[in-house]
Amino acid sequence: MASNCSSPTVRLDPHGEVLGQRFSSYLAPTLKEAPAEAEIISHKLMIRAGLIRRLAAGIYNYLPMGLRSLRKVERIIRGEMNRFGAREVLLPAVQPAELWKESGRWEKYGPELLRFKDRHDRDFVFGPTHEEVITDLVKREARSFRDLPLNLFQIQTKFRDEIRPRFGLMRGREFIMKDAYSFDVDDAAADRSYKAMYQAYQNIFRRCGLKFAAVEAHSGAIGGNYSHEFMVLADSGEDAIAFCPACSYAANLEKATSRYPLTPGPKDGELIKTHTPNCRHVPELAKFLGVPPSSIIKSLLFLADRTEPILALIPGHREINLVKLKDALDGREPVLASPEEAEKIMGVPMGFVTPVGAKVKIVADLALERLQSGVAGAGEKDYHYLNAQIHRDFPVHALVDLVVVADEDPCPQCGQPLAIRRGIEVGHVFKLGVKYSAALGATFMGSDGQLTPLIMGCYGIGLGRTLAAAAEQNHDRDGLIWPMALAPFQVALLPLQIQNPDVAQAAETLLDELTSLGVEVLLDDRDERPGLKFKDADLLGLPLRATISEKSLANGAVELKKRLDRTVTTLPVAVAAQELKNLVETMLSPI
RNA sequence: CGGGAUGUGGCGCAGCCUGGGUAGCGCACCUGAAUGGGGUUCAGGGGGUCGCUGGUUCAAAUCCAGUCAUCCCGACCA
Repeated sequence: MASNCSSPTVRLDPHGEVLGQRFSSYLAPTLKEAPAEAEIISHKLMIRAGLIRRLAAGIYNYLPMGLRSLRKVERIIRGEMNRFGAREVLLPAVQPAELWKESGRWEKYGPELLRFKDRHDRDFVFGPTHEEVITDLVKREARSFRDLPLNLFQIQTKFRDEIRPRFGLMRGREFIMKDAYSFDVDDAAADRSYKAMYQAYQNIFRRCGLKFAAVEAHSGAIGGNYSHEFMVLADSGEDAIAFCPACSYAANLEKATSRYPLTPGPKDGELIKTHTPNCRHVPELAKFLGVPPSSIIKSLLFLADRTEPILALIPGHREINLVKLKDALDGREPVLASPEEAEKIMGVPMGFVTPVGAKVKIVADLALERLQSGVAGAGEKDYHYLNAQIHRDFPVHALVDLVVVADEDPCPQCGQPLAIRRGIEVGHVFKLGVKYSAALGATFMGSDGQLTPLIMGCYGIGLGRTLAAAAEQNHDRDGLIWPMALAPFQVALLPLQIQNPDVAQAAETLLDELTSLGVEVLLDDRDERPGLKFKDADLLGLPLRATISEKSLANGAVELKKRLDRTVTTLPVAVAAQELKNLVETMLSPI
């Protein structure tokens, strides 16, 4: 690169990013205190370190420092997607409503979908996701099995008008997502596409230096029949995960299953009505009758889509899982009936509702068969049945898994106790099947001459969320501690007495050496006192800090401090650049 | 959308309720001097239609009404 002696060379990396940046001319406003709006640590630190600023609820500016890290996440993702055979495209953010009407999601997606009209009064949406657009594209352009398999991805801004955006980049309304879509000729091929993306995601999050788990997930509103979520483990996570420390089992709590313990009642015992005054709730009923809560059959009245009454039966020691119940109701929304509604429909106060002879549909948890018999409401105030037996005393319309797994329930794979932990969902892979291809008529001509719907998969990663999750997982009380792969710069270079020409010159020389080796450096060239520079360096959390001072130069040395473990070593000036370069390399390759 | 709260210089807050009358503190910012290894000190300085609109009043940051915005708790999701 050409240089001239009067102006400093601007060295760029292969991506066009500046390798050696000067703090004084960089927009990196650090804050002593976080704004009151920031609640969780990653949000506070990302604002304090000058990475992001809020513009409106759930809508953020990325400042230069934040953008550098975001670009790193982006490059890691792009690299792995390309490695696993996906092709990058860029689809429009603004989409005509027709496509959404065709897929049925114009009605289904709800108020989260940002809708607007153009000057001709035509309906448009700002894309929250791109199944419609991509399927439309592929159905036009990929007509034959010879064009398949196909996996297309993009990295682009989405908008979802979340009811409650929160936690900074964690749940924004406008956010940047990598979304990929695969198209295959049959199920086996679709499985291969799915597995490839699963592996790509493992690589991506590993390279980002995150502690994460891939967990079985519920498919949610996107639809489809099989999916995994990639969860970054963090106490502030919005999701709960059931986790087996002994084997590989991990699932979103919404999805997790278990043959949890319970105390079976007698087989073929006689149905007996017994007086249970004021025993409305499981704990008092269990105490009154001297039975374990698990042998009580809890009857909960729901209204499917607020209309059809449904009685859900679960053992008394577990909570109902509304997601599972919703699936059992074919996607209709279960709303718990109010005590007044329940009394009106069932004719008895809540707590004494009975499945025996009930005129409404009954959905029961699988465990009721293992239970053999149990205590159930008798349909009469202050009375319960003993030995109520599923099938014999009350028929059920569906027998399915309905409960929320509890801490230490046995793992469905190995039987060891499960642990429940919290996580941040940074990625999600779905096997979609033919949901969109069938709705939008996306078919291909097979080798047999038949038109068949494409088998689809879709795969998302939230970039800002990944960045926030990394911050959430890597910090201490002084600030951020970036994994080398995501750090905005790899080395913080701190000349402590910038007004001393020897110190300033030594820093310039080291900056030049480092950047010529391709190391990313932030030079704190501000005329500030050492304490302030140290504080800012800690807050920014660049993994390596090189300090040059009158003191260190007297020993011909540069002081090196690692942000993570705070270990300090000194390097002779002559070899400092190369040593730092080597360190960066080793810290980049994940262990 | 339901429940709870908050809006006062760039950031954090006090003042309001409980007497309606000059708008205050810390940090940041600017100038000067000293200082120079963990948010330095002193002196001086700039910056606010107190979210907005309307009302009550001689007089409103303060009382009343409406409205907007932001945050927290629930359903949704990358």
